[in-house]
Amino acid sequence: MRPAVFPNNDARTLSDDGDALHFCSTCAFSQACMDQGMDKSALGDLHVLVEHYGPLAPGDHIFREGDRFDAIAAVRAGTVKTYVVDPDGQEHVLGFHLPGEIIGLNGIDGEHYPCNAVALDTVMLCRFSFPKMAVLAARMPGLQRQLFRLLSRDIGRAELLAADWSADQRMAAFLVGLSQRLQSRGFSARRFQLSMPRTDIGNYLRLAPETVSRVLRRFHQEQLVRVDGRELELLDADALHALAAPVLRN
Amino acid sequence: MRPAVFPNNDARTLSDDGDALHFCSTCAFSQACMDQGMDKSALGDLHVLVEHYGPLAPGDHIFREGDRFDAIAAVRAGTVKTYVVDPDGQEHVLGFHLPGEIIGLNGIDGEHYPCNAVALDTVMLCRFSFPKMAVLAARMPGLQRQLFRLLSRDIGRAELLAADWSADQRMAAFLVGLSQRLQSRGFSARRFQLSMPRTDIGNYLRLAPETVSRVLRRFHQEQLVRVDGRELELLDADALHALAAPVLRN
DNA sequence: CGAGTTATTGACCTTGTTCAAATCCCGTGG
DNA sequence: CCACGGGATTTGAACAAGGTCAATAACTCG
Repeated sequence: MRPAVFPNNDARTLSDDGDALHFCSTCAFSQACMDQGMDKSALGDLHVLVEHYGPLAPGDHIFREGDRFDAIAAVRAGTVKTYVVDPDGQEHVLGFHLPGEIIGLNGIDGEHYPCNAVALDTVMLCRFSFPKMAVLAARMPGLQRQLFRLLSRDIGRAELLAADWSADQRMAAFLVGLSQRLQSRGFSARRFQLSMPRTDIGNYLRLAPETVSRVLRRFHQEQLVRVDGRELELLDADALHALAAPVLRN
Repeated sequence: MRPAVFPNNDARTLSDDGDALHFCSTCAFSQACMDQGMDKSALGDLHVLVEHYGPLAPGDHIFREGDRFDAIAAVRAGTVKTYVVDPDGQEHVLGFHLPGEIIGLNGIDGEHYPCNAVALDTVMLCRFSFPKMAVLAARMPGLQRQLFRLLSRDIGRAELLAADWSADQRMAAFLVGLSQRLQSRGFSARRFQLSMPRTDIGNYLRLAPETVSRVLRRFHQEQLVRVDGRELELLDADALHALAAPVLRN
């Protein structure tokens, strides 16, 4: 088992070329802090505690369950999967994390990460030491607020997927959710690549991979989407939205 | 529809008898702050922003989905249910909140509460203005840390229940979880009352109420528990733990 | 007591799983 | 360039967990 990137500092990090701010323009924090009218010097404070990691190859772990928690990370590029393995050896996918999104928040409560995080494709990261960040947050109300909001948002997300929806509703919610999240980061909302295998989608949505296949096939037949392997196009966004609405609540 | 308690200040509040600290000894914050060696004066700061509410009667709402968010609350006595109602009129129970636990955290991200909160029995509350609390948290690292931890814990809880477990596993996890949470607040871990109807349990666990009945009957037959209506006794905590272990991860 | 809600029970049914097999996809090496 | 191999995906058929429906029983509270 190859070691995870975070706890061992033998990972390649990007050279500190003084261009951190540029590289990090996609980070949730920078973004949010700017939105809230934070000044340049404050942003500078934030960036001194950023470390850039990457590129990671598909299958590389960022952290593993039980690793000592001391940092969260923003995904800058690629897709990260978080998951746990239960005592029976069964894997449970907790989420997929796209550029601009934060991983590791569920580790704040406790000494150790409660799950694994692995790169699904080529991934670039910003690592934020959480203790340092907490100190900084005490001086920067905007940052504190942003952290609270990120945490709160994840609670809502998880609570909703926990409810009892049909396979169609969950699949539609998954596709629409991906589309919206990609769009908010500047990618196409209509066409995108699924960076994860069917097994992971099914595991995330609590469906057998076979069911994932069948639902996608049916969506295809009904002209809701065009699927070709991992290539996806949303053809009837309205219909998908209607299906997903109860799950996403919007 | 009767108004919720929080947004309208016509609710009965306990008289401010200078005994807030005593009343609030069960609050998560006081507890945690003391644990972290916070001094008395800091605790005083915390308590000036506490409002005591109650008693609320069963069925009284604390807040409703869409109400403007500006406070979280600690349950001091009784049980609070949080839930949403989807466009089809279907209710989804998000959680049950026991004494010492916090409600409203999922409202931090956004202007409004994303769910309803209702008293299941006679409930006493401490209300904390969140804006004021955030300001205070910036001055009190222990409080900020505690808030981060509470939020983080809720993410983990929600993520785990979202996974795909059998009816038996979920029911066992529900009972063991209740037992542990009650115990940590000084109640009996072995015998307790279910303060919610079967429909709510089922809705929370994604089971039909009939299934709740059947699983409980089977647990009874197998001598895992003794059930009599809402009266519950855990007979074989080890077996229940074994069933619940994958869900609760402990 | 009696209406109305909540809980239990049984019979049947639906959704999604499981298992097995065929097919596709894609990188490797000849 | 093309055959080969291994994983990923799809498909079909049988199966099972849990849901639905309907009826009954038990509480609750005025």
